[in-house]
Amino acid sequence: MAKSKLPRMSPAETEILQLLWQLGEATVQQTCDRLPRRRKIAYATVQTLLRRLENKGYITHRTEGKAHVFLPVAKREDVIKRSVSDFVNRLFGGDPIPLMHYLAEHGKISADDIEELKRLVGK
Amino acid sequence: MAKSKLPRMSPAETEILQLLWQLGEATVQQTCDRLPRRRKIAYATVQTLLRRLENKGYITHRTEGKAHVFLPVAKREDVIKRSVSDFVNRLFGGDPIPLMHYLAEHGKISADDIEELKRLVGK
DNA sequence: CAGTATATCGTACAGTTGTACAAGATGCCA
DNA sequence: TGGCATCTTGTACAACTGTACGATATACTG
Repeated sequence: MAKSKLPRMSPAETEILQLLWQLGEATVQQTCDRLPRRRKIAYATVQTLLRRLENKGYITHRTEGKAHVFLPVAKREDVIKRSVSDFVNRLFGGDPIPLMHYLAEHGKISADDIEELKRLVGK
Repeated sequence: MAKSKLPRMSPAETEILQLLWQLGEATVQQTCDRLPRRRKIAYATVQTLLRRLENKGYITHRTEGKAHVFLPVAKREDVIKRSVSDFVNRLFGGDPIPLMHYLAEHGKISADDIEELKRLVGK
């Protein structure tokens, strides 16, 4: 089955989809509840974002009672691939090393984490 | 001197600013020339992007002959901090580890690179 | 100096994004 | 069954983005 090219996802939409991946599935309400406290955003807005994500083909929903339960349909791995690659291209001209460096220096990364990376690379 | 909060920068603008950092300074033409071959984008568009970057306070220019020579004024480190942190928040809920994993697995990272990271973290 | 190539400036414009209200539908409790 | 609490749907709308044309200004070249 072809990973048919999904239309671009906006930052706010990305944020919501990321929550959905974390929750597995969720209603509008549940999604709102999991938003970081900082992020003050109206119920109706989350709803719009979910609606758009569905139109774009990233998620779907089933109806349960009177509410919709949304769930991801796009593969996380695929979306991450596209997003990261796009991000690295724009901000680092395509070279991921500086990003790794930045993360290592400011990203609360432990030595153990690095060991784990070594294992991944070695493979 | 306060790093006064610059207005958000769009992806396309980010791309251009990244080029400017790479070149040090550049005219519209030179910027166009350094765009990846894939990225087909009109001279006038690059010009608009530079104009907007300047209005937003990320770059400035001096006039040389009849052309403008643009140069960054925002600190690369600061912009990267904001962008990366924003990106990680949206796509990974704030946890940078999965991003590192992804890069290690798909980012053409060598074992040597990892050693370098270890050094950075160890510090 | 006149023409040509090259720049900038002003402007445009459709599509996307972020944000959200109002109205109508629906399920549940007393 | 009537009403309250919830939901969804339709719609809105200003700001931002990506993209770019046309007019005008400016420097070099013969």
